This record gives sequence, C-alpha cells and structure tokens, in this order.
Amino acid sequence: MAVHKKEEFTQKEQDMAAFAKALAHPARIAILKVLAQRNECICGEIVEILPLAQSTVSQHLKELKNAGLIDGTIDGPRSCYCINWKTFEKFYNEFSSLFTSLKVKNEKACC
Amino acid sequence: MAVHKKEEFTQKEQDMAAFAKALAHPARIAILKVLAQRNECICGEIVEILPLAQSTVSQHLKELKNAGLIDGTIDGPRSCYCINWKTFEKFYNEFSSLFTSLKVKNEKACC
DNA sequence: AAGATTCATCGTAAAAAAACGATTAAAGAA
DNA sequence: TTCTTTAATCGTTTTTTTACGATGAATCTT
Repeated sequence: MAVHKKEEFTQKEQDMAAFAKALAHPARIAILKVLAQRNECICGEIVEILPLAQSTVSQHLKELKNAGLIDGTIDGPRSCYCINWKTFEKFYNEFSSLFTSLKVKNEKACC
Repeated sequence: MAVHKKEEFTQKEQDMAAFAKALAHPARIAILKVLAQRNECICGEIVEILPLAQSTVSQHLKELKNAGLIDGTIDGPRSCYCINWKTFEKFYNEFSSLFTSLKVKNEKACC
C-alpha cells in the first residue's frame, strides 16, 4: 500500500503544498536568504556558507529550481543561481490569499 | 550518512521550515480549509471529506497539532479540532516578513 | 596538452513521511 | 451491562527525503 493520493486534491491545494514543501527545509530557507542578500547570483559560495556537503547543496538547489523558486544559469565552470521573483511572488500571493480567506470566515475562537 | 543536520541552522530557519513542512501536504491544506469553513470544530467529518482513511487523517491532524497550527479537544467519543489562529498568524507574519526582507534587498533581476 | 576547479549526477544508506488495516480505549446508546 | 460509535494508536509497507562520497563533464589555468 502506501500509495500517494496527492492527485485527489484540488490543483490549488497541490500547488500550495508543493510550494510549502520547497520551503520545508532550513537549508532551502537559508539558500534563499543567501541568494537575496547578494544581489548577484551565487553558486559554490552557498556550499561554503551551509553546513552541508557540495552534493547535498546541489540537491537542494535542484529542488528549489524544480519548484520554480530559483533560476540557474551556467557561467563557465560555475553555476549562477538567483531567486525567480515572478514565481516566488505568485506563490506568496496565493498563500496570502489562502490565509486571508481562511481567516475571514473564522474570526472567533472555537473549541 | 543520512544524519539530519537541521540543528545546524538558525532557530528561525528551523521554525519557518517546520511551519512550511506542516503545510507541505495537500491533505493538511484541505484540513485547514475545512476547519476554517465550518466555524465550529470538526472531527470525523474531515474523514468524510478527504479521500483518505481514518487513520491517515488522524495522522495528519496530529502533525498539524504538533506544529501548533490546530488545537484539539475531546468531546465525548469524538474529537473537535480548530485552527490555532495565534500560532498560525505568528508563522504567517514571520513568513511575510521573511518574504519582504528577501525582496527588499533584491529588486532587480540577476542571472 | 595537462592539471585544476566547479558543480551536477550517480549510487547508496539511513531516516522520515504517507498510507492503510487492525486494534484499542473511551464514551454513548440499548 | 452489553453493543456501537468515534477516533487515537500500533504495526507494517512503500515511497520520499536527506545526506554523503565518488564519479564525470565542462571549463578554466598553466
């Protein structure tokens, strides 16, 4: 058993969950911070900053890229990453509106 | 090998990641929606709505509870859940400020 | 051309997450 | 008291995630 049933939820629920999943590891939060801090794009510098092996960082970068939160371009022997603000903002806005829509309906405490 | 290194990141990074992880499954997003929709608290109704077995839903509820996003009280033979707006809002605000702090520093595109 | 640097990918291992059925504990109804 | 309902927990299986070292491809440097 152990079949994944994610497909049975709405697309929006799946998208939100995927976005949240991309942020669901401190390393990836840290990477986004680094990418935002340095205006120019970075690559192996991230490895220096994070307490993780190079291959692990690469893996996290890949996940962020798959989620569309960052872009990567090859620059000679090195890779240059930066935040994809378009996607990031899109997800952030969706998350914000999810939050407000949740909250509007439920102002008073229950339980 | 396969040792988790989450502790080596800042507390805030860990907290944000834990919050994101709690939202990182469509079922849990759906549960929050249901809890918000019905003003009063719900329990086995969630099981009826979600395409998941009772034990699986219970598991997801537990995770949301552990993350502090929902509260649960026992009401006779049934369990009543509701969103913990205090924690939820706290995390939402932190996430918002993370987003803005990221964005402020990096307005122009790179790469 | 040879060596060094950079980083993605591969293979692997351990841990965590997702899912379910079965069981159990608690409370209500009969 | 016995039966039923409700939901948490246990045990288990499969999948995914996290992490690393090793390898390999691409690009620079010499």
